[in-house]
Amino acid sequence: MPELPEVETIRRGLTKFLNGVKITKIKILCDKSFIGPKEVAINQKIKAINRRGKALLIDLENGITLMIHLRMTGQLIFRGDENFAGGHPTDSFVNELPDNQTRVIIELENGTLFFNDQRKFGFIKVLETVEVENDKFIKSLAKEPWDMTFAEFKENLMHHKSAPIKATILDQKVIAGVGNIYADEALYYAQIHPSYATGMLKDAQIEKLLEGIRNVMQASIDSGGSTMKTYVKADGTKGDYLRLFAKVFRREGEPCERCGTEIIKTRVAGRGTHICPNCQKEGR
DNA sequence: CTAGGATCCTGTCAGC
DNA sequence: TGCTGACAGGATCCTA
Repeated sequence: MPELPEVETIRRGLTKFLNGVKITKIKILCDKSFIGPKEVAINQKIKAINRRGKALLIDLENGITLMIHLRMTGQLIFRGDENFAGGHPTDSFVNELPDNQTRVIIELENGTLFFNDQRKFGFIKVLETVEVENDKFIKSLAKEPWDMTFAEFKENLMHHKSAPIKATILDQKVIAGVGNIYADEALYYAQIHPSYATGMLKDAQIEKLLEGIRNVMQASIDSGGSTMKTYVKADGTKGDYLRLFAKVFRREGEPCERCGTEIIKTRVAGRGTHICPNCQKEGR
C-alpha cells in the first residue's frame, strides 16, 4: 500500500485503539516478517504511535520501538470490541483471522492486532527508540512533503537530472512517502509527463509538483485512506477508496476530468503509470 | 555518484 | 481445465 496517506490513516486509527494498551503476547508465523527479539515487547504498554514516511513507529514504555513497514501488500488489522483495518485493501480486512496471509499476531489487553502480508516484503522490526533515527532506512529518508521547502525539493530533484521525474519522486531520499498512486496523481495535478527528464523541469513546474504531492496526499488522508470503512460501505457493499480522490490511478479508459481525453495506462520507471495524454504531453 | 534492471514473495488474471 | 507470463499501492542490491 501503503503509501504515506495509508500509513497515516493507520497511525490515527491504531492510536485510538492501542494507546496505553499493554502487549501480552506475540506470535510469529513467518520468521522473515519479524526482525529482532520479540521478548522485549512483551508486557509493555504502547506509549505513542508515530510515522516517518511510509514507516509506522510504535513506541513502548521501556524505550523499545516496533518499526513496521508494510511495503506492497502489508495490512494491520485490529480486532477487539471495535474493529479497525488499514493497509493494502483485500478481503482479509473482514475475513476471519488469522488467515493464510497472517504473518505476525500481536495480542493485547483489549484485542488482537494481525500483521498480514501476502508477498512478505513488509516487516516488523524491533529497535531501541533512541536508535530509530540511526536506522538505515529512516536515516536516508527525505523530509515529509509538508516540511520540505521548494528549495530543498528542487535541490534533491537535481541530483537526478537525467532520470524520469516519476522515478525521482518515488525515491524516498528525494521526498518521503510518495508511492505509485500519488506519483501518478501528483504528476497529473502538475500536468507533467512522468517520463520527462527531471533536470528539464522549470521552477514553476517543481512548485506545482510539490503542491500536487501535498494536495493529493491530504485528500486521501481526509477521505480516510484504505481502511475497512472505505473497503466495505455501510450497506455492506464494497467501496473503492481510490475513487474518492484518484483522478488517473486505475482510471484507464475513463475520460480525463479536465479535458475529456481518455486516460491511458503505460509504463514508466518499471511501474504501471496512468496519465492523461493530453494534459501530460511528452516533453514537458 | 547516478541510472536501470533484477530481485525478494505470493496470488490473480488474461491469453492461449 | 491447465499452463504461462505479466503484473502488483516498495525498496534494495547489483552492475555499468
